[in-house]
Amino acid sequence: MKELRIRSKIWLEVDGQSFLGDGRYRLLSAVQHNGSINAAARDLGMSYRKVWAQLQAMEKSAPFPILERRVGGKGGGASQLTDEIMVLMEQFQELRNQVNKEADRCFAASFQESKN
Amino acid sequence: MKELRIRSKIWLEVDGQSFLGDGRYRLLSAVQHNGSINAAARDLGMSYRKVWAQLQAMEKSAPFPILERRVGGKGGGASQLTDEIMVLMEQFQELRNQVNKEADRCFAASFQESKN
DNA sequence: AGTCGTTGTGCGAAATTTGCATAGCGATGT
DNA sequence: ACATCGCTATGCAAATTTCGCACAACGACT
Repeated sequence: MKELRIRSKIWLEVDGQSFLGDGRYRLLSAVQHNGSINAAARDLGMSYRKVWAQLQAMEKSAPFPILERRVGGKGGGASQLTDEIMVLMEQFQELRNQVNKEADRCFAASFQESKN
Repeated sequence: MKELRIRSKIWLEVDGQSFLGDGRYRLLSAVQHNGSINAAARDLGMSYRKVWAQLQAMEKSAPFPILERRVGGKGGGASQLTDEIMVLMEQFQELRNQVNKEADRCFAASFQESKN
């Protein structure tokens, strides 16, 4: 058996449909870091269209606002995350790390219990 | 905050590419239970083409044979799982349950730490 | 030899994804 | 007062991917 590894992921659902997972986490981080959806898209090497669509889908099922957008004005506009989503992102990141760690631990127990 | 739930999944990778996850697990189970790829596809409500393609992709990256196929003959043919993959599926299922349980536990700790 | 239901596959249709192109916006500077 | 600038938002056609129908090959059993 060569190079067998475990991977894990978690995501949060609202009313049974995906709300916050790894991909959206990256998107939101990029928006937070770059100050606008447009800059985030460039930073991620994705089209604005695509990033916008994903954020749109996210907000549609969100139980609270995700982004504060400003159209026009200085710099043409801007977007930033709401406090609520930033808090949730923090919790999400911690959960992900914990679950990931547990996955690695269980995998090691199952597959390397007999050390050579 | 309404109806926020955690979901988790795990999968096994060989040389960095997905090898066994939830979807393929279901496919393999259906093959095992139905005795042929064709019957499995019907059972799952999927087209034979699609099931076949996924199993094909799986075997391409597999470190050992997955299916024993028989073309022609009694009943037109048949397929069954190898012992190796059945052992791995067993381990996979256990891992999935353990990780899932841990995810639920961590989630509860993070989001319901203050019981009302 | 004929039958039967399976594995395996070519290929066009259908669905989805993608990004270009463009409209509308408004705080700021002139 | 109004021109500017870069951002948000979106229509739409092209590109890509997914999908499944249709059919060939196969071989144990009758």
